[in-house]
Amino acid sequence: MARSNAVPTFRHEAVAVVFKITDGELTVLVWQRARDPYAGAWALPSGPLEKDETLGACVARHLATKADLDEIAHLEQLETRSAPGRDPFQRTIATAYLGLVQSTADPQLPQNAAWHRADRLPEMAFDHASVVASAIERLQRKLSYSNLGFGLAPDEFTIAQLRDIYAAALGREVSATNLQRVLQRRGQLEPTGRTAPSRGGGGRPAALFRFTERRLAITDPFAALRPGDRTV
Amino acid sequence: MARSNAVPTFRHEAVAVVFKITDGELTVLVWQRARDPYAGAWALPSGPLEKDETLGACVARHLATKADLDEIAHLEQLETRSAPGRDPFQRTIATAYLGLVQSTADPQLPQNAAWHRADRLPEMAFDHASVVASAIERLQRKLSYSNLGFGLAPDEFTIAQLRDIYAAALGREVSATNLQRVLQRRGQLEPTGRTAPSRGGGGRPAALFRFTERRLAITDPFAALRPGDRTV
DNA sequence: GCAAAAGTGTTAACTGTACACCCATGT
DNA sequence: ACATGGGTGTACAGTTAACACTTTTGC
Repeated sequence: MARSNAVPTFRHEAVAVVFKITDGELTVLVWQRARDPYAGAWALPSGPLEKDETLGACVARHLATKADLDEIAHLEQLETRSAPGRDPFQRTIATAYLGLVQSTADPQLPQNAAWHRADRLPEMAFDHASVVASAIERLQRKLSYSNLGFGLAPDEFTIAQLRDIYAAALGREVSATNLQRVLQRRGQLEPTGRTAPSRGGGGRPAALFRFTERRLAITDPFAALRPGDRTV
Repeated sequence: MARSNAVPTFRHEAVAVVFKITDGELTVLVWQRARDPYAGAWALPSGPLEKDETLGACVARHLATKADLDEIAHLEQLETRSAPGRDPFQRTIATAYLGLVQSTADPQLPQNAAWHRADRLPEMAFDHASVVASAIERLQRKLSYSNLGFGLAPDEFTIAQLRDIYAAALGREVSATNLQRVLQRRGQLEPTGRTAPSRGGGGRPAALFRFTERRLAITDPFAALRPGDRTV
């Protein structure tokens, strides 16, 4: 008590790092800013939190209205940035989210929005460059121990297509052979029974696969120190 | 545009889930609330964010002043809760942190604070029960692929003591033999050269070990889909 | 000597990478 | 037939759990 309502309040916004595989590259949805601060620089989609709104709903709303993104395959909270100087005009606390869009989606983007390669970002506003770096790290780690690939891949795909998606997201070569075996052993993939149409030039037609689950599942929970059989 | 400054602001607080191994059990620092809402229930240490303060500094400040906890071995951000109804009196956004205190520390706690067993929490205020659940999950996963044990263990310890700490934190039996081998192979442990004093009743004196690093290091980065030698 | 606790050697299971080989199709 | 890309079999390496065994102490 004493001073009754001396508790300060803060502007709060949600920021989205939305990834999509475009032309075999990992890309991020960014907007070019028209106004100061950072006029001309690129920024992540963001928007202020409304009075009775959840942060998750705030991200989804902004992505659905400002971009045409009502088809987000996956959305999860990343982290909250609170450095006092991160917005030079007015102190704003930002909670970042990681979003994934399937490579087959092709939403209508406004003029000033674009998918930019994640490994060669342009000049970014605020602390958005480091937020993207965090998101890439999270994505790459989570691709290793979960079925998160469903968020980037199409509904149906060949192993070669999936390999290209993983290679783009992980930033390194991936063996199609071993990717298939690992993901199938973990129960992430199942064959649809159909084959992809021939692309000309011969070659055995590729079987089509799909993810067995289209929501996040941890398929490799213990990197080490796993329980084992005896120690129940 | 239009309405110039219609952006709402919010109360923001930092919440801490501080773990400590006490008497061979994983315990959490909690306070018994004196006032409504949730008078009588137990709550995590928390406090409002100040005007020019970082969230991380806010947590550290509250733990250092309200409790005697200036010796936090590790502190990291967990997640931010924004459900409008989580505080029935006044909407408050809360950012949760995970903190670790070494088992040898014994800070002076106020009357209404206590270390409570993490697996048998009392009636908790707000959404704090689920925040603790998140923190336990994070702790257990991170113990598997990083050197986070340094935050819970003493500066020097025998393998048997370390085994008990891991067993308490993971909630299952752990083999001292294999724990030592895994952590030593990963370069997390090093022998001090000394041995622990005898505890009577015979037995070979235990060698003392320490963690080679006392800050977070990911020692087992790739659960799977690891790069390999060829795919550079 | 004997019990007790610590530490080591060894084996087997599992996981993932690398690579050779076979399969199915278009030209 | 043959080239081309898809898919499978197999060997090998690395990691970890399980457990028997040895070592070092107190009594």
